[in-house]
Amino acid sequence: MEQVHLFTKNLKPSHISHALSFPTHALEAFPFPEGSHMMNFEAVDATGNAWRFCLSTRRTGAHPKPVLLRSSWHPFVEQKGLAPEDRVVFFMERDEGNDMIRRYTVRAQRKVMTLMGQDVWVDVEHLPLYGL
Amino acid sequence: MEQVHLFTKNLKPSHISHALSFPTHALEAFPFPEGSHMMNFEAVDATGNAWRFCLSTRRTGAHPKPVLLRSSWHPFVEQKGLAPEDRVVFFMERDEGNDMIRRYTVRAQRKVMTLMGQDVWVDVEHLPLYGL
DNA sequence: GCTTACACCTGTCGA
DNA sequence: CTCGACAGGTGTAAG
Repeated sequence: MEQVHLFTKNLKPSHISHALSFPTHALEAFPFPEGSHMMNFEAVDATGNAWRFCLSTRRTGAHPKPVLLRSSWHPFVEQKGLAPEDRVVFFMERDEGNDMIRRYTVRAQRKVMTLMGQDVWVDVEHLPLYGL
Repeated sequence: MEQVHLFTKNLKPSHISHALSFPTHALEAFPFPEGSHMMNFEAVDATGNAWRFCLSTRRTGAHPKPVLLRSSWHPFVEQKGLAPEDRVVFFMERDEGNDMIRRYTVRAQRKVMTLMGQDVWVDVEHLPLYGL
């Protein structure tokens, strides 16, 4: 099994309150139904839970400008307690030797400083106070 | 006499059962009484009958979002037998050379295919089976 | 049944 | 070229 990094997004205030803008290049990893501007996919988080996201693109104009619709994205933001300066990372898992996509995974991360003074990104589910 | 196209609206299911959302830009052609969020106007159909419509806008928020109230719009829908995929077109008739509005006209239309295979929009009053 | 809140869609601008 | 930000427009459903 091969894990392919799709993109990392540092969250801005607009991403917390509205839709998540999706990098255009990442569209390659999401096969759209013919003639459709919208698709659903599942992504598994650090605890093994699957989240269903709705990925939508513009139908007109030169740029697709994909987004995860707020209706599917915001529950994730809320449950993970995400805020500006946090980040999300999306991966695709493939079997070696063929192009079949096994599944997508998503990580919600926060930057913390170690005792050595180095910055490290940690899955929010693994933070000491998570869920309190 | 000059006929000015105000707008064409392709009818969705919500327009059949509820109010008709009115394009914001069309508000320019409908002078509202000072301080009012509502006005009545008459529009003449393809048979020469006049219909009285009540045009209402929001009083708060950034967008006026005008609608023809169901109470004035629905009788028109019923009498013309309108359904989703039909359309309505509103016009304003002005005298050349001045800004006086002579009257408004409205057309209820359905798309039909000709023997040549072309789509044409026809006033529903002119359809072969109208009124049966 | 009118009014409004909300989400989604699109055009545009600018970094 | 991409993407964040914003304004404006619309349908849907709740108030």
